[in-house]
Amino acid sequence: MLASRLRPKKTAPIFAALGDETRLRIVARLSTSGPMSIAHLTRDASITRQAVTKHLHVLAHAGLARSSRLGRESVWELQPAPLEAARRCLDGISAQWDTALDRLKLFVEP
Amino acid sequence: MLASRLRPKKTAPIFAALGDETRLRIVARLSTSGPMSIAHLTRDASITRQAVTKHLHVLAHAGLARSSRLGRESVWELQPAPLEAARRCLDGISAQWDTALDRLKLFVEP
DNA sequence: AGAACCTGCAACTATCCGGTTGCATTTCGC
DNA sequence: GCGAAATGCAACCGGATAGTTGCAGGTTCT
Repeated sequence: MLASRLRPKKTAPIFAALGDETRLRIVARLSTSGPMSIAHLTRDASITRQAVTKHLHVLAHAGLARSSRLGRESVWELQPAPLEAARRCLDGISAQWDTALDRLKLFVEP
Repeated sequence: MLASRLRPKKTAPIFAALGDETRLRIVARLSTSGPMSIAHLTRDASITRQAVTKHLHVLAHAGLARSSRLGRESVWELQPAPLEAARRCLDGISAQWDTALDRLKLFVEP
């Protein structure tokens, strides 16, 4: 299996978006409680609303989240597709790692 | 299920380490071809050996890679544990997202 | 011994990133 | 209509980070 199937250029930005503790908390919160507004998301966070907004835009740019205006508030929801892409990437790495181990085993043992 | 089970403080650094295209390529290469030296890893890369070294240290700091000296060269290999932790995190998010969808379905439909 | 090779350490640069503050704009409730 | 609430936009700051170059030290090979 080729390493190019992992598509580093596509999946790296997804990992980068998940690679911040605050952002990962936002993703977790959106995944548990469903879509919610920026203000509600900021409610029990230790940072500013604008910081939350920036993080949401980072998630949106990675395709992980999407916003829709509802009256005066913008509701944000998770997008599952990139999450699955990231999962497939990790699965691919693990699979390759396993087959490499198998090859080593076949080479060492008779 | 609580969001804290995703352990953002622990898994975010792993995602951050995977969130760079060059680093993800290194990880993919190590997963396919097994342990190799820095020079061999730099062979067909477009960046300097020192840059590769820095990336390897970032991976090591995230627990994703490990080095062992062998003569004049240092051989680097992947560590599967953090990869599985990242996978479990993504699985947890997807699971929570699915149950949230189910709750919504139960709420909307009779 | 000497050349070629692999690595480590340090300094330096440019850029990106997380976070803040301040202000303007739209929208809801009374 | 008016105040309060929710958002958007822009500027700014400090620290991290991806990358480079240069040099010194340990290893292998002939």
